[in-house]
Amino acid sequence: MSEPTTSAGDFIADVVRADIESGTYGGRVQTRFPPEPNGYLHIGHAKALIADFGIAEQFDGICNLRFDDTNPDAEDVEYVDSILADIAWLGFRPHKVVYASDYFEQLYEWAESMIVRGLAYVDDQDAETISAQRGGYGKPGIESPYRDRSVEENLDLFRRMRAGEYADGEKVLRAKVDMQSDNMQMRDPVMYRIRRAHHHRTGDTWVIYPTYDWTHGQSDAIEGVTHSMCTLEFVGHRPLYDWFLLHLDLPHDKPQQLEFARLELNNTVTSKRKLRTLVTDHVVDGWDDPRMPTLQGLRRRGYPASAIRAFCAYIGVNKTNSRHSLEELESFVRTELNRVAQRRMAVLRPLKLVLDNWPTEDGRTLGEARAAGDEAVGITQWFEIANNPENPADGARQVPFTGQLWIEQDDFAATPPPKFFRLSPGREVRLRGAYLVTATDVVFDASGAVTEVHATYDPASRGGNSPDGRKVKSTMHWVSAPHAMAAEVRTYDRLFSADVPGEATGDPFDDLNRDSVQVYAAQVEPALAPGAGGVEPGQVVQFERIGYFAADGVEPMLFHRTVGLKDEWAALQKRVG
RNA sequence: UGGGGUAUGGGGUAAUUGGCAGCCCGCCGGAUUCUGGUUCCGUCAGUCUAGGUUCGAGUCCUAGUACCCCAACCA
Repeated sequence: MSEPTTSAGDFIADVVRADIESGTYGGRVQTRFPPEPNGYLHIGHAKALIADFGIAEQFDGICNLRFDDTNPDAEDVEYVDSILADIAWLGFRPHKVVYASDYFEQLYEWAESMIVRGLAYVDDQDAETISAQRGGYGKPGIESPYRDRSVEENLDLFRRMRAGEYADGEKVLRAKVDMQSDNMQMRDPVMYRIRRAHHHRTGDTWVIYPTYDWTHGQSDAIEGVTHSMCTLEFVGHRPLYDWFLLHLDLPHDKPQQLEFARLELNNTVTSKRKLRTLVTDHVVDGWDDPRMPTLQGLRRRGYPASAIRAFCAYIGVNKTNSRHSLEELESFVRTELNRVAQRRMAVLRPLKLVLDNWPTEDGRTLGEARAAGDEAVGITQWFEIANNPENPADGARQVPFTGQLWIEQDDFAATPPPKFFRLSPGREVRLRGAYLVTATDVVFDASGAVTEVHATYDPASRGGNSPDGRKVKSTMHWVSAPHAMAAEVRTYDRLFSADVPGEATGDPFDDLNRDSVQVYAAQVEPALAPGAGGVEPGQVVQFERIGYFAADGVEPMLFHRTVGLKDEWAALQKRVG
């Protein structure tokens, strides 16, 4: 199900196909994925990954991973490492891993050549002045008084910038384009700024750093990229991308920039700044918190990489700004997990079920033994239960069963509401893979809450079916109380309550859902015990009738709910109110 | 205020480039089921608006409307 490629109809594939047919780039296809190592990759990057690696794959081309590390202030190896790991996890293999900083020297030489051609100049004004002179939408810009310095003076000044003769911010190198342009990007953009900061790769070698605009297209050209995909907010930069490349002697054919729409997800923020705030304000436990839309968060949550890829392939690469709901993503997660996740039984909110007619070792019934004050649980029987009905190859496991069981509180009602199929006094249900049982008695505490349910089992229904073919309306999961293991199970709700966080007030954090984690003291079957036969950290299993859960901690046992199962009963109750 | 981008059911995405508007998610209904899961069947519902060209328009033309992006020494 996980086609890594983009859909056949997408517009980028159309362009690439046309270029191949016309012989542009000699039939070659090369792309690149260019993250800035200043944060963790998130679900939005997965779409770009699909576009970049997918197109290369689809047309037998190559795709480099290029770290766009031109701003030492924000960048760090921590991010480089996480990005590398995330891309590998998603299953993409870069042709080469490169860094924009590898090209600093070449970029510098090209900058000098721009000066020599009279297409760049050193400006002594500060950022504020330059910004003011840029003009506004519909208002022309003002040319810098330093715009017409001689080539010699510019060259001298620029070399002294590199040599570290000026303070941070004292001078910049600007492209001499057009201060009258309707496109603000063309109003003499900055190519180099002076910044004394330690760069995670080049260290303190440089005090001047190239800007994005002066780096990106040139890096593409150096590597031989043919199709350079980016998001829609860069459309305005394309004329500048082309302008720079037009004035340089390139080692390869001129690459072309193609823009597609960013992925937007409801109830989620994806800007690195906002994600960082969630981490620094301790709203979440870290970049890999299971509620985070980061790839690390989604992985920890139990989202399979294949589901993320399938989701991205499904939404397609296009130019239409569109929002997707979490439900859509989740439906891909369910589809994938339904296929691969082994089934286990776990009770999130345990309620004791006692089978009064269950035999004990000494030949009495459990009811008799308990009446006599014994703590008996009765004999143990083992049942073989399929690991995944969707996939017989996964085999079966042995699950212990006794006369004292944990069932889900929601699976019993002393006075059943309409359409309630589960256990209630006098009603018979099936305990999955074991026996048919009928509730006989209910024990309440002082507050009127149910603390224990008594039932009798039908010995003839061993395995779950009665010889007389009686039907029951419900099959319920269970865990043998004496064999059960305690585990912490966490379920998650969306991090933001509004579809578009911040839409109403302008501040996404106003829509923060402060109650996005629920913790359960669950009882789980022994087959979930870590180690031999049990689950490994990172493994995702289905707790039958509840949802998919990713094993995390081993000691104590900890599970994160990846996504719930569809729940028609809950939906029905919601409708009724 | 100038420039650029985008408009197809509730959400998303196709339409052999002018030829029966299809698919996915969702919703609703039904069948199957030892998971109220899965699976299967069915229902609902769409071309931003107004004109025009044409035998025929989602697609072409004209005018409008809505939303998004751009005035960092961020990317």
